[in-house]
Amino acid sequence: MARSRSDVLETAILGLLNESPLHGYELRKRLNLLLGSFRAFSYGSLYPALKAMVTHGYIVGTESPTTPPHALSGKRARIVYQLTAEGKERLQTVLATSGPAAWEDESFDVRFAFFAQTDAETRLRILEGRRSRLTERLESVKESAARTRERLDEYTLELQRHGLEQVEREVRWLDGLITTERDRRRTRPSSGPENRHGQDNH
Amino acid sequence: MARSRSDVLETAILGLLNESPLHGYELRKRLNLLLGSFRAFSYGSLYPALKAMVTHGYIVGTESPTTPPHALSGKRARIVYQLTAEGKERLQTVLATSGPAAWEDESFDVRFAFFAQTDAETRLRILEGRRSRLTERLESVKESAARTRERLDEYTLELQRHGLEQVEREVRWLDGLITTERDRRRTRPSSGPENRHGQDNH
DNA sequence: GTTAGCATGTAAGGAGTTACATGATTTT
DNA sequence: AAAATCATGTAACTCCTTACATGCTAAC
Repeated sequence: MARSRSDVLETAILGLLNESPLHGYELRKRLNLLLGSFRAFSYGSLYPALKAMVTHGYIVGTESPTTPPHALSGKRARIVYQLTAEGKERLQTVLATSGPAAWEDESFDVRFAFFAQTDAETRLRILEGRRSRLTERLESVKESAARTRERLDEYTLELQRHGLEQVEREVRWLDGLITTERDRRRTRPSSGPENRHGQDNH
Repeated sequence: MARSRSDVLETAILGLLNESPLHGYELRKRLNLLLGSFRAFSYGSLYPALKAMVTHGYIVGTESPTTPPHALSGKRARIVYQLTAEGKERLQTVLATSGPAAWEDESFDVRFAFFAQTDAETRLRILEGRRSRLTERLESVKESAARTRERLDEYTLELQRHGLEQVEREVRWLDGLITTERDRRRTRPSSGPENRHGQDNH
C-alpha cells in the first residue's frame, strides 16, 4: 500500500518490460527518457529493484550471450529481463488501480505514460482525479495567498503568480484530455489521444 | 559546497528570519507557502535544522513568555528565533553566490524568492544561468526524442510534448524577467519586478 | 593511448519522512 | 465533549544517491 518512488520504479519497469525485454543499462535509459531527466533513477536504485522483482517472481533475467549474429567479440554478457506470467498479472493489477496513489505528483506521470495499456474507464478516472487534486491545490494556495498578500514583496508574488499559472495550465491540459477521452467513449471505442495542438499553446 | 535540499532549507530560514523573527511553527508555514505545498518540509526536518543553525551561531532562540499584552493564559512557550550578526553575514554570502548551485531545480525557487534582498547583477546572472540550464535540457530532450520517436505510443508522446511545452514556457517567463532586469539597470537602479501580465498568459 | 560509452553490481552514507510523545487552546 | 490547531521535539526507518569496484569496446 506504499505509494513512494519505489512504486513508480516498479511500475515503470513492469510497463517497459511488457513492451519488450531489456537489459538493465538500456532499461535505465528508457526509464529516464520516460520520466524526464529530472526525477531520473541511478543504477544504485535500478539494479536492487530488479533483484527484488526477480525475488518476487515478477521478472526473470536471462544471460544474453553477446550480440547474436555478426560478432564473436566477447562483449560483456548482458542480462536481459522479461516479465513472467506473474509479472504480467501484477502489471494488470497496477494499471487497473485508480485511487489517489495513481494521481499524486510522483505517480501520475508513469501512469499516464502507460495509458495505452490502461482501459478507458480507468484512464478517465485517473485524469479526473488528477484534475480535482490540482484544483484543490489551486484553492488552498489562492486562499493562503489572500491571507498574506500584503506583506509579500514583488518577487515572491511573481513566483507565486507563475506557480499558479503553471498549475492552471496543467488543469486546462487535463480538460482537453478528458474531453478527448469522453468523445472517444461514444465514438471510437479505442485508440491514442487526439492531437490537441493550438488548445493551450502560444 | 553541497547543494542539496538542506541548503534550500537553510537559505529559506535565513531569508525568512531576516524579514522578521519567528518561532518554528510559524516559520514552517511561511516556508511551505514560499516553496509551494509540493516540496514542503516536515517538522522532522525543520527543528533539527534550527538546532544545527543555533550550533553554527547563525541564529539564537529566545523563549517567548506567552502572547505579551492581553493574556495571562499560559499558552505553551514559543521559541522565537532571530538572526545573529554571523547569520546576517552568512545570508549575504549565500545571496551573493551565483554558480550552478543557484539555478538548479532544487535551489532556483528559494533564490528567486529572496531576489528583493539580492543585488541586481547577481539576479541577472542567476536568471541567465537558469535560462541556459533549461534550454540545455530542452536540447537534450529534443535530441533523444528524435532518436526514439518511431516506437513511442501516442500517450507517451503527448506526455513528452507537454513536458517540453512547460519548459519552453518557463524559458519565455525567464526572458521576460531578464528583459525587465536589464531595462531597470539603465533606468531605475532598483525596485521590484515590473508586472508582466499578458506576456505569457492566455 | 586515453577518453567515452557499455555493462553490472555493492556498500556506505545522507537526507528527509513518518510515527511517536506531550500538552495546551480554540473551535465546533 | 470532541476535533482541530497550536507548539516542540525525537527516534526509527525508508529511500535513494554517491562512490567504489570491475572490465570490455569503440572512437579520437
